[in-house]
Order: sequence, then structure tokens, then C-alpha cells
Amino acid sequence: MSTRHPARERLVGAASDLFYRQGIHATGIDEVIAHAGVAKASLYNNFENKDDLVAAYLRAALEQGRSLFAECLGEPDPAARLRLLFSRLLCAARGGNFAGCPFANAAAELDPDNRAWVVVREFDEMLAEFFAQATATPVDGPLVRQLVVCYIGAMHGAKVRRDPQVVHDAGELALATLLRQ
Amino acid sequence: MSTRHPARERLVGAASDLFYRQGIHATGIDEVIAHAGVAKASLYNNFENKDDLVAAYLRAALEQGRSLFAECLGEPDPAARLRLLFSRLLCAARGGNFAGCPFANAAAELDPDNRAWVVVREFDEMLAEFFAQATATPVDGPLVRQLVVCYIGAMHGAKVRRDPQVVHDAGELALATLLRQ
DNA sequence: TTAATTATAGACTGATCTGTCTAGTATAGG
DNA sequence: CCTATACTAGACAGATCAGTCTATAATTAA
Repeated sequence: MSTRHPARERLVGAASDLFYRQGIHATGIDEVIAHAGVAKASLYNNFENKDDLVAAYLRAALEQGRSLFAECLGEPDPAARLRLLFSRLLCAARGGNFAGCPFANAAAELDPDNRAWVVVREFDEMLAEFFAQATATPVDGPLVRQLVVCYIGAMHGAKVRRDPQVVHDAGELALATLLRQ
Repeated sequence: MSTRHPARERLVGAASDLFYRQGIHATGIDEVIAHAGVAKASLYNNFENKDDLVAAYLRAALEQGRSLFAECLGEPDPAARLRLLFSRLLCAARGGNFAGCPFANAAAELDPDNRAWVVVREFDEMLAEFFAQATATPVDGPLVRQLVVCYIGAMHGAKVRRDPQVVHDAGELALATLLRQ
């Protein structure tokens, strides 16, 4: 079984593109399988239903975030970690495919009892955990919550306004908050 | 014509409830008219289509925000204005019907060429204008953008996490940012 | 080679959604 | 009273959606 699940991987890839850019409700199953070059039965052999595919899409985004955070934690001091995080966000916001935070978008259009919501909360916890480790402060402290506010606000601001200057200012705000501590 | 448009008003009211709590795509026309106690033809006599009703819903929310901002601007100094704004947000976040920022939610599930997006951008401009007037700083300055980040991040944080403590911490962050100027 | 698995294309079902249409009712001004 | 306007109830059309099914082809391992 060399290429055990090429269909599943292509499905998650296509779903990630389309769900992120167009929204989840606005993207139909047929569009996903056409974009993935896969038969409809292959989708339902690999996923229970559409919500399951949505959860897989969010889990893939979660893993991307996890590796980004791990890379940032490789920096020597808290300020450098925050600087790297926000510079990465700035690069993403400059790109043409930026559509905000995939978890915030999913949270906006999925009702809270959806299975995919647990991934949204997982990302929120992961984000707080990252800021706690990055700044060596307790995960339930005010600094962590304020840095989360900076990051989330930066992503939304960069989405609504065309100007990615918001990300830069939010990064400065995060740094000032860290130093004020 | 005493009660010129009771149907229109009830439609906007029902749409505001349902679109805000359940999402726009997740709420059908039939549910809106049932909740409003109105016939379907009355909807299409008062609105061109569903997107037009969505825009009316967002415009109603915009007016609510406008009156809130006006009330906050009645406070004597910048710090008091920010304190009132975030204390109002804290009250809303404590309520059971809180579902985040209606404009952020709409921006998440509507594609950018939708007519309702102009209302989203109007709210963004109104928010920046409010912070500029509240702090007596230029509307395109970094302080205004950072306060917008605080406010938007607070609303999203209060939505995802159950704890409205995020709003409190975001308010403190906004005040510290103001005083650091 | 053979058998099992997994892929494919696409028809099909049943539900749901937006929007239109018909027909009848209430109301208010002249 | 009469007419124009707004309302009501609900059937209906057309499109789209998620999900199932059949039949067939390709792959893989024994």
C-alpha cells in the first residue's frame, strides 16, 4: 500500500481550498470532488458525511498552525517568538488567498453543536498554550488572553480591510503588551 | 397610513434574531416568515431577495452600533469612553444570546462580492471613526487600528470561549494602549 | 491467474431552498 | 360605497443540496 489514501488526501486538499476561500455552506460536495478529481463514492468511503470532511479540513489547518507555533517556539526569547508569529501572519495577509482565520470563519457559519466546533475550541486552546509557552506565563493569565485578542483581531482586521498594516500594528501591540507585563 | 410597514419591521426583527443566532445560510426564508408571522409574498413585496433582507439586517445592526458609539462619545474623556464601550460589550457577552460580531459572522459566510459586504465595510469604517473621535487621534493612525483589534478580538474571544473574562482583559489592553499613546 | 479491494462515472432519491404565482381577505381614503 | 393597496395562505416551479446506489474499471496481493 504505497499510495494508500491519495483520494482522501486530495479530498482534504480540495476541501481546504474551497471551504476556506468560499465558505463551508457555500461549497457543495460536487464542487469538492470535481476540484479533487475524485468520484463521489470515494468521498463517502473516506468520510462519514460532509461534516466529517469539514472536521478533517479544520484538523489539517490545526496541524499547520501547530507546526507554525512549534517553529516560533524555536526562537530564543519571547519577543522574537511573537515577532516571528506576526511576521508570518503578515506574509499570509499579503498573499492573495488570505481569507481570515479558518476557525473563526467556521465558527461563524456552523452551529455550536456541530462536531467541527470541537476543532475550533482545540485551536483556541492551542493558541493559548502557545502564548503561555512563548511568554513563560500561566495559560489562564491575562497576558495570554490579551495576546490571543491581538492575534485574532489581527486576522479579522486583515480580512475586512485590504490593508495588512493592521497586522503590523497588532504585532506592535502584542510586543508592547508583553514588555509591559 | 399609521402602521405603514409592520410587516417589514417584523421581518427585519425576525431576520435579525435568526440570522444572528443561526447564521445566514443556515436560516431559510420560510423560517424567517414563520418567525415574523408574515406571508411569503409580504417578504418579496418589501425586499428584492434574500440578500436584500440580509443587508437590511446588517443595516439595523449598524444603527444599533451607531447609537452605542454615540452614547460612548457622551463620556467626558477617552478612557471613560473606552470603559463604557467594553462594559457594554461585557454585558452583551454575559447574555445568553451573544453570538459574536454580526458583521464578522456575515463576512465569514458571504462572498466578498455580495451586496451585504458593503455594510460590513461600513461598520469597519464606523468603528475606526468612533475610536478616532473617542481618542482624538487621526483615523488612519496606529492607535485606532490597535483599538479596533482589541474590540474585534474581544468579541471573537467571548464567542469561542465561554468565559467573558476575555472582554475584560481586552478592555484593559485597550486602556493601556490608550494611555501609552 | 485470481480474488479482494478501491477506484471510477454518473444516475437517482428525497429533501430543502429561493422565488413566483394565484386567489382570496382586510383595510383605509375619497 | 368603492377602489387601490397591502396583506394572507399556500401551491408551485426550478434549482441545488447531501447522500445512496449500480455497474464498471483499475489496482494489488496471494
